[in-house]
Amino acid sequence: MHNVQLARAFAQLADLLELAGENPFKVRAYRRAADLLASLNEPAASLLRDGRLIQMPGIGRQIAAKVDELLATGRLRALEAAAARFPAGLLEIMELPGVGPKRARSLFEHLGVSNPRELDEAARAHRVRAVPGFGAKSEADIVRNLAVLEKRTGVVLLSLARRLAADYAAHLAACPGVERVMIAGAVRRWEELVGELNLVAASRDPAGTLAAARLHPLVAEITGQGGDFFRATTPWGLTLKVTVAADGASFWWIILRETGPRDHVRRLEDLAVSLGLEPRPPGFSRAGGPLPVNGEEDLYRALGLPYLPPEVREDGSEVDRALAGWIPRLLDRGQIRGDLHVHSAYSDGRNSMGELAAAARRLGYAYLAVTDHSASLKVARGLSTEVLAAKNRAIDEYNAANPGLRLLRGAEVDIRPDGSLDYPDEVLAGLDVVIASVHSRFNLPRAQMTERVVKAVQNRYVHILGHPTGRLLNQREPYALDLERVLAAARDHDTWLEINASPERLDLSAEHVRLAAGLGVKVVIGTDAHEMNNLEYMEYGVAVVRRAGVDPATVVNTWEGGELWRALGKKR
DNA sequence: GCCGTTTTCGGCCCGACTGTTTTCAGTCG
Repeated sequence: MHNVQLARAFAQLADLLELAGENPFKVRAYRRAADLLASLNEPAASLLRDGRLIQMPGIGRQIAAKVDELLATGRLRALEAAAARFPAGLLEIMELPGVGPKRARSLFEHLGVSNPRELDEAARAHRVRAVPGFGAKSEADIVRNLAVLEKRTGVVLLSLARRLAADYAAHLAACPGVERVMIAGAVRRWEELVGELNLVAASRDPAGTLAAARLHPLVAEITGQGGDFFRATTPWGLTLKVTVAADGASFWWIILRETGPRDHVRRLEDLAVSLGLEPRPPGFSRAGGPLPVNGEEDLYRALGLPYLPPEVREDGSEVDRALAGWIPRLLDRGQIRGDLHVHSAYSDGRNSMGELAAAARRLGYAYLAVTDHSASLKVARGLSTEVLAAKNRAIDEYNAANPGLRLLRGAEVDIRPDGSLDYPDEVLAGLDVVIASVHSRFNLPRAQMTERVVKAVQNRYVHILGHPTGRLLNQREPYALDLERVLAAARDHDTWLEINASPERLDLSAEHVRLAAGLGVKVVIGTDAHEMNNLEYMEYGVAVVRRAGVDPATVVNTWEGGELWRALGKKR
């Protein structure tokens, strides 16, 4: 059993116990364990075996024993017992905004609704407003939010999809006859949300491979199949498609097709026909026979195109741009010189600054901005000005003693509803990097929210606008905001916009990055890491920039130290 | 359920917002 599955079991256990009214701290302990398991970068099984798992923060004897039970038996009795008390559909109802464990349970007990569909019926029949604590407003909210919930079923965050795909790829690679495996589809294109895992194998024994490939916990129910593929539902809501290439030469053709998206492939096929080529496996053929194919590059070359990496494949218009001379020069992970948005244990991060710095060194970074929350964000243990001053001194001491990597004195400062910042100017002036972010009052009217954010962008002490639209993928819509006005203000005041690389945000999006770059606004990738493993989110931010197709020089953290210090200092 | 130089029990993230109420419970960040 893989870490994501372990994490899911604990998260479900936490949800169910919450529903049962269990001690909230116990619930949180399980939730923390789920988060930890999901963030491990080695198998929990090996950590458990050599005793390191139980040493991790938040893992005690009980949780370690439950991990052991899951790994040994594939089951968790505590979870089964909790699941027997409440229908699974109640957990989906709890995902509705404004509906938590208490209200979900109340709906179940008063109306007998046990899943979103039944709740929808009850709400439309105005039976919800009769339940104590509910009224006409919440009834209407439920109907509206159920529609949103419906829309997002079957789609998961890219980060989860990548883990599931990697786990499944390992299984597929071990199936009989398999010579190589590649992940295609939306995961390969780094789409923010993924509805289908798409894997391709080259095999000497296609039938044997397809038969064995089904024997995996990810395969719930087969919903379609043909001679060289099957499609299945998974326990995670998204679908799985596995295609097998019977001969090695066709592998790249199938990879291209399965990577998609459909419109891009169609445009390539149309182009081939217009060039007198016939698009068919293993690639493109002319009268004399097929053109040689030893990789995807050859397929593009046959059409007179530069290689178009998966991230830029869209609706086909990129093919025309390439025909007109565009050659994608995309940001590369190796160009990133540092991370400008990280939380330490001073606020709500898990690791000390020393641990974060060591992790940044391992990534080869030249700088790392430690940007803990400001005072008013109590939930995240925001720093008082006194603690911030002490932290700044600790950073100076670190830098004096440790050449090579420079820690930057930073803060992620709350933008108050009136657009003012949560630290006084003299405190902001003492920082190397100031990120300004909205963390409260998300529901301001559009004009007011725009005013608020523009004011922050215009503030002479602000370098970066953090997670500019505030969206949480699959969870929360962006706040009402006139982004074009914000971008114009950013351009006028030389304020940078963040690409928050946390997989649940990816904010700015690729489209917005393109818009920003077009206006001459610089962007910064920040991982918003709350623990050192999350520094790896940088690759998600890089993918956003690649999908936007903008010049790497637009991205501030490709700059070398000296250039960055100068730019940061100019703001004072 | 976890944790510990305020340590083996009793804390654990806390305040604002919302819609429902007539004074507050539940949810959320």
